Parts: sequence; C-alpha cells; structure tokens
Amino acid sequence: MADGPTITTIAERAGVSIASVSRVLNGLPTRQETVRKVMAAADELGYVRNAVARSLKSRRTHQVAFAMADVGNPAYLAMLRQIQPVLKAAGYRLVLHSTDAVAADEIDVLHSLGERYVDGLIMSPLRVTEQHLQMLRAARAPVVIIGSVPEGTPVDNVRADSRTGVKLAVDHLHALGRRRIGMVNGPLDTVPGAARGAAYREALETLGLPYDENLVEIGDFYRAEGARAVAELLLREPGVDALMCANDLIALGALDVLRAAGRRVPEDVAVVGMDDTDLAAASWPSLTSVSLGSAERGKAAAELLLDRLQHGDREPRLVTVPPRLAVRASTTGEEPYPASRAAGRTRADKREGGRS
Amino acid sequence: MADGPTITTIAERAGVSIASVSRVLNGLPTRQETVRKVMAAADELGYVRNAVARSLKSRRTHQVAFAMADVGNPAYLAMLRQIQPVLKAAGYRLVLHSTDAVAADEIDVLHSLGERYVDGLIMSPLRVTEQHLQMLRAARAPVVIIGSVPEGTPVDNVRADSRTGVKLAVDHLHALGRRRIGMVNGPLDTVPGAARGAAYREALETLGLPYDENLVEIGDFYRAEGARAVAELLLREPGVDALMCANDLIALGALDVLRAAGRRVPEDVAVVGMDDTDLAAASWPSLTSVSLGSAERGKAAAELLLDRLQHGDREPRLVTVPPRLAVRASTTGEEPYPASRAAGRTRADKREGGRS
DNA sequence: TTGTAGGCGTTATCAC
DNA sequence: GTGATAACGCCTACAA
Repeated sequence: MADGPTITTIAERAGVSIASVSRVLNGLPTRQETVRKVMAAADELGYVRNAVARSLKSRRTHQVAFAMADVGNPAYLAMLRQIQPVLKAAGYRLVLHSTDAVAADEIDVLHSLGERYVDGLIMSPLRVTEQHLQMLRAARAPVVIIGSVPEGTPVDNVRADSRTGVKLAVDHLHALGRRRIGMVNGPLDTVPGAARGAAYREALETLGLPYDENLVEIGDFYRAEGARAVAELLLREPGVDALMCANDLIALGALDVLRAAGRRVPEDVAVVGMDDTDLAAASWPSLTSVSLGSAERGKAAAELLLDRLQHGDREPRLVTVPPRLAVRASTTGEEPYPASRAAGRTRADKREGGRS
Repeated sequence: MADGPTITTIAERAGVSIASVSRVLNGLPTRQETVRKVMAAADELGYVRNAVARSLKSRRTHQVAFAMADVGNPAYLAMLRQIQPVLKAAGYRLVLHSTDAVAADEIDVLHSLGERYVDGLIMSPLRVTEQHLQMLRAARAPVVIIGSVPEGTPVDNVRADSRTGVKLAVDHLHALGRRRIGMVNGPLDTVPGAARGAAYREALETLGLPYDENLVEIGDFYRAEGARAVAELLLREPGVDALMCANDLIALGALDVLRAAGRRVPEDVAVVGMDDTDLAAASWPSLTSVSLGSAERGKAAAELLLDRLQHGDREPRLVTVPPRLAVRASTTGEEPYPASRAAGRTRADKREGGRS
C-alpha cells in the first residue's frame, strides 16, 4: 500500500517531461521512441491514473448518483438493476444514496450536488415538496426525477402511470366476470395511495359499476396490514369476488386471510397485486400483478441523464412508462410452474439465480 | 447551473484572503469579525465545498466501493442493506460495482483501486483465483473480502459457514422424525455447491443415517431446475420424506412439484431452503430456510473496513458469521400468517414495505 | 490573527 | 515533438 507512482515518477524514470508522459497516456501524437520509454516506465511502476486529480482538472467525475428511499424496496431495486449497466457501459460509476424516506435527506443529496463529486443525479423522491423544487431549480448538476414534477421544472422526468395500471387490473377482473371488486389500499395521504384509490373509483365508473364504500378498506403497504384489512372487508362484505390490492405485499396478506377463511383463489375471490415484484411469482397461487415498469423507468432515467451529460442544455424531457398487467394464477387459476418449465426460465428465475 | 463559487470568490467578496476563508470554513481559530464576513459571503453565494479538490489535497475521498456479482441477487442485496447505513453514518458514500459474475470484472475493480477514487473496498467475489490474490496483495487501498481467502492474504475476511448451516437443517429434519432426507443441489463445481453437498453427507453421517446416492439430485440454482430435479428424485425415490435444497429458489421449485404431485408439505415431505431470502416468507407454505447471515456479513464487512480506515495497519482479521435456521411452515406446518399478526410486523414485512 | 505561497496529480497552453 | 508552466480548488506551513 505504498504511495502510488505519479506522472512525475514516470517522467523521471523515462527521462522525459511530465507533459510528454501525459501526452502518451492520453494518446496524443508523440514520437514513437518517447511512447516506448513512457509506456515501459509506466508498466514497471504499475502506474494507474489518479481519478481525483483528473476530475479536478477536467471537471468531470464520471460518477452518477442514484438516490432512492430504501435499498430494500423491490421497486427501487428493479430500477437500480437497469440503471447500473447503462451507466457502466458509458463509463460511469454509480454512487448509491438511501434516503430512508426522509425528505431532509433528499434535500441533502440535492444540496451535496454542489460538492461536485458526481456529474449528475437520478432521484426518486417520495414526494416533491416546494423545497425540492427550489433545490432542483438551483441544482448544480443535471438531475433526472423518477416521479412527477411540475411542468417548467428544469429537470428530466420519468413517470409511471398508476392510473392506467389500476384500470388494466380492474378491467381484467371485470372481463373475468367479477362484479364485486374490492380495493385494499394504503394510506390516502401518500402519493401512490391517493392515486390508486382515485384510479380504482374511476375504473369502476368507466365500466358502469357502482362505487361502494363498503368494498374499500384502507391499511398500510405491509403484508400484516393487508391481512388485517382484508379480514375486515370479508366480514363486512362476504360477497366480494375480487380484490384489487395497492401493492404486492398487501396482496400476499390477502392470500393469507382468504386461505385461512377457506375461500378459494381465484374461484371464490380473485386477487391482483401491484408492482409486480419477485414475490408475485414466488407466492402460491402466483400473483397477478400490475407492473408499473420500475425497470423501464430506471433505464429511461439513466439514458436521459447520459444524454443530458453529453448535450448540455437541451429542453427537459418527460418520459411516461406504460403499465403492464402480469397475469398469473391468482386471477386465472393457471399456474406457470412446473408445467411451463419447458419454455425456459422465467424472468424472476434468472434474476434470483446465482451461486449465493 | 453556472459555475459555483470557490473560496477565491468568497475571499474577494469578504475582502479577506483565501487562507482566512479556508480557516473559517474548517472552524480554525479566527477573529470573530472575519468569521462573520466570510460566513455572510459564503451564504450569499451559496457556497458548497468542492469534494474533488478536497480529496486531492487530503488524499481521502470519503467513498467506499462495494463490488458484488449481481445487484439482483437477494443475498448481496441483504449485504448492501447493512453496508449502506454503516457507511453513511460514518460519513462515507457508497460506490456500487456489479461484476456480473465475471472474474475479469472483479480484477478490474481491484485494479481501479489504484485510481484512488475510493478509500477502501468491500468485495464478494464468486471465487478467489490466484490472480485475485496477486491483486489483493498489491492493492492500493484496504480491502475486505466477503468469502474465503487463504491465510496470510493481507485483507480482512468475513465468512459464512454453510457447513454448519446444512447441519442445522438436516438435524432439524431428523428431529422431526424424517429419515429419508434427500438433497437437491446446484452444480458441484461451484463453491457453494461443493460445500453444501459435502456438508449434507457429513451431517447424515453424524446422525448415523446412511448416505444414499439415489436421494441426491443435481440441478442448478434456479426454480425451474429445482423443479426438474425434484421431479426426477420423486420418480426414483418415492419414499423420500424430506428435501434439503441448496437455495430458496430450488426449494420453491420443489414446492411446485410436490404440490402438482399431490404430496402434502410438510406432512408427506418436509422442505428446507437456503439463504433465507424474502421469497421464503412469501411462499406458501412458507419456507423453512437456513440463513447464512448475509446481512450480518455485510455489516461485519463494513465495520471492519471502517476500523481499518482509521487504524491504518493492524493485523488482518477474520470474522465468521454463524448460520441460523429460520423455521417456517414447510417443515412444521405452522403458518405465521395471519395468526401471529398480533405479534407485530415480521422482519421481511418491514423490509419489503414502503410506498412504492 | 492574517496573508503569501507551495503543493496535491493532471491536463493544456504556450514557446522552443 | 517536447518541455516549462499555469491552472483546477483546496489546505497548510511559514512568515508577517
């Protein structure tokens, strides 16, 4: 762990100036003989460029930050999985920030952009406050926001469409003949909770189904809470024949309770989750789930940022990623495993694999 | 996105020298009046320290890298989840490397330590080659290896104990009265495959059970492969009453096949997985699984690295993390959900939560 | 207490 | 082609 060699060390050893060393190292036109001497010296010394000094001079760090609420959340993980290779391919390193869903931490990250340790930032904030917007307008480096941001904010923006997503699910249930479609939501004061609740109501309306308060239960975005909520809903509305759950964990809780209550899924009650996490494919019955395109959003965000890093100031762009319904057994009754194994590994299968 | 202010800008504005600015910014003894002027100027200009310039001078980046094979693998994710907060609390940023299980990429990361863009590295290599060891000996920054490394290698080392892990599981099955305990393993030419296979044999021996080749089936570490392997094993040995699976995905495949074959779990066949991933708690029946302590290993690695960053050269340390058996319904038949919901949220529940 | 000046390792602009 | 030399932004003797 001795102090590494610098271009000065090489210059001395090769008997040339540091300018020549730098030129050789950067492939600028140089006499053949000089090139040889420098390369030889560099090799012998095991020289490696100092990235910090480089950055100071070039004003580029070749690092990009990704800030999200929680590393463990599968939705963010899906984004990360897409962002990483895109950045890597373009020669950027990834700096990871976990903000623990604390707004102050997000502001902090935005502020730290001024330290110039990264060339840009991808951020997926829990909600966008006025303070966020202020910081975004003053940001010292390009930012891509995954989420929604008011028009006119000078950042690229990637959005999901949970409204259409909920509609896809409700339509699917309706097409299967379900007419008493319940909703198990998370808190209404969260952005997704509010959006999904409204979308549910809207979807019913479009289908000409009545909106019935008794069919709606609010809990939190956890499995145990989902279970509790469904238990109460069943008690109040035994006739419910389908459940639209605001995320996969809630849906797993629903499966727990339905099983315990002796209701068959999907014969008696069909269940749909949301986010299409790995858990959806692992549960039994496997869970039909609305994908909001986390992976696609991550990829789009990374590409937007890279583009912006090259073409300094173009107009901010908005990308909206369409949702997709991943149909599985909890609505159709058809299990993909092990029957379809001839068709090759599933996506979740490959993802989870590895010699851990 | 105009060029940010520097200490020079502040110095001019405050009418003092850059040295004074630096002193104020670093809290060194300075006259009150000067402090005021500098702070005022800094505030008005929205000054933020340039981390790159700082690093060049101080030779510290306050960044640490974590290199693993695949961001999507739950075992690595569990490590990441622990590493992140430890580093953050100590004021370090996290740079993430995904090596895609390619040895050359790992060597690359080791080499890039010479660029000095991080102060240290935590690496979980797929396997440790001679080239790895060479690079490790020549590493230009402290490294912690999660995995096994020969004695004498000058790096801190954190290990799992899959041998004891398998023994825990086999003992558990034996205690439940199972005597025809099969094993579904991954390829024997992988490190975990070999270790787990040997441990299985050893565990049987200790219990005085015969080792029967017919009870062992080799596939790969994926769900569909696990299903295939179990299907063949069932055909060959219908009397099998327990399955030790080399990871959770294989175990999920086992559940699929057993269900399709009309075998009850655990009444007819008990199933144990390995790694104790989130999937184990999501499946039905929920999966008893051997935790190899990914989370603990991550935490230990981060702490070792931080310690090393403070106390430059102490002796390399070795930490071995004990395995733990997470008992669930696939062996005991007792489902934690929703019965135990009064007991509060489970670990997996909290982990997965969030307003995605 | 404060300012001047040198250096961290590179890159880039000059003359030569 | 090549070699001094001046930045990049910050920290820190050392001198005043």
